[in-house]
Amino acid sequence: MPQETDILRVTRELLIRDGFSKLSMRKIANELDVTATTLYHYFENKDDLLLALVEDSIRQLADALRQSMEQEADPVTRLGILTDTFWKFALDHPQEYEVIYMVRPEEMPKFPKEKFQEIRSVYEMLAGVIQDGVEAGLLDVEDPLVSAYTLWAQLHGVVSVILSRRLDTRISQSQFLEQAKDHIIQGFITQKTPA
Amino acid sequence: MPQETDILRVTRELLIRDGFSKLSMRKIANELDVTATTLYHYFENKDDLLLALVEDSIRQLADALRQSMEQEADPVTRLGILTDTFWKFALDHPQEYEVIYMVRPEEMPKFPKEKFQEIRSVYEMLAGVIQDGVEAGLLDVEDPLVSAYTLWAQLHGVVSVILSRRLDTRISQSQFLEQAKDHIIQGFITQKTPA
DNA sequence: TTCCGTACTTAACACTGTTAACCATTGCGG
DNA sequence: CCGCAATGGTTAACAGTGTTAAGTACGGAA
Repeated sequence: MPQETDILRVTRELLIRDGFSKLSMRKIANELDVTATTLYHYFENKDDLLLALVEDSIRQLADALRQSMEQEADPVTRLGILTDTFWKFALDHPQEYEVIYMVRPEEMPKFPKEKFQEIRSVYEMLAGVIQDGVEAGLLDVEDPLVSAYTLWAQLHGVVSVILSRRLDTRISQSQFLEQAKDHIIQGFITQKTPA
Repeated sequence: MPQETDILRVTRELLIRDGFSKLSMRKIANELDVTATTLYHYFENKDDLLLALVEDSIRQLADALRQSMEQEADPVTRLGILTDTFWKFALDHPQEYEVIYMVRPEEMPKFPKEKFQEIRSVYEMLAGVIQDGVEAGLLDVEDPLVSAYTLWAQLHGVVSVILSRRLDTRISQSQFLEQAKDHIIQGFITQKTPA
């Protein structure tokens, strides 16, 4: 008698072991010594199951980011910590991260808005850090929430290039990450020459 | 009697019209009034066909970027032009752009290295612009080629967030793009206070 | 004319997601 | 204790997928 959590766990294992394109309802069921039909008593369809997994991954990433914010630090340092945490999570759990962006746009309308609450709260946390930096005169941004989104996009872009194996073999991953972090954070820092 | 180019054209049309998950060899063949088996005389398998499409998309994006560099301008302005061109291409031809990152990592080893020549030359063009900026004292980067990759990653990240519909409904796309452009370019500009 | 490649087809294999219909066990109200 | 409904699973099937082995029809060269 499998639970929803068992199904999700096995699905994630198979995803990590064999990759997305090899994943099938029958294989998940097999792993649980159960018929594929049984899975449909727990999830409406395959998309529904995958979206539950996306949710779970988002929650994990959100937890990691929130936890990294527990220590005290100035806003600029905090941006560095957030960046490191984000990338560490993505690269340590590639399949769990990828699952977040796995769902193709065409299937997105099905995704219920309220499930985005979790990720939205993370954006607001980022915006808070940026806002702090602005008030301290360290950062220069127009709208902290918008900047939180651009920050996330920039962080995701870097991860995406690595995970999709687009990084030139002449370039070391660590150098790439270091330099990207410098550029990204630099982009938020006040440019004005102190009077 | 279809040509390779006909197959690619129809595939792209179907991709744009019905999306990736609905694409099948039989449907492509149908559109050409031909059997699915026929396609296998032109391409080894479905992946092979899709990779040919990726190549084609990359070439188009590369052409657009190269063309945008024909006009004279200072390096910082050029970065802005490149950014605009990149985003315009991606958002005007979403399926053509998406196809570039559509291929899942697990299938990447199959991708022949020499096919990356095209995209590698684009990276070198970006690096050239950055190098010019460094020599003019406008930009501050450690290694221009690495920075070219971080630039691309960030540009892609922004596109990716929009195309995967992850942008908050409270935020306008144009404001997001403007602010992202500011941050990204700012990240490359010399920070040192002029003496 | 015969032969050879080219372009294409038919038929099939082993899969996929999904559903309708059905069985067995459990716990609960009367 | 009996019947009944819910729970958790099953079998069998449908329609669709990528892919391949084998075969056909045709056009041009020896």
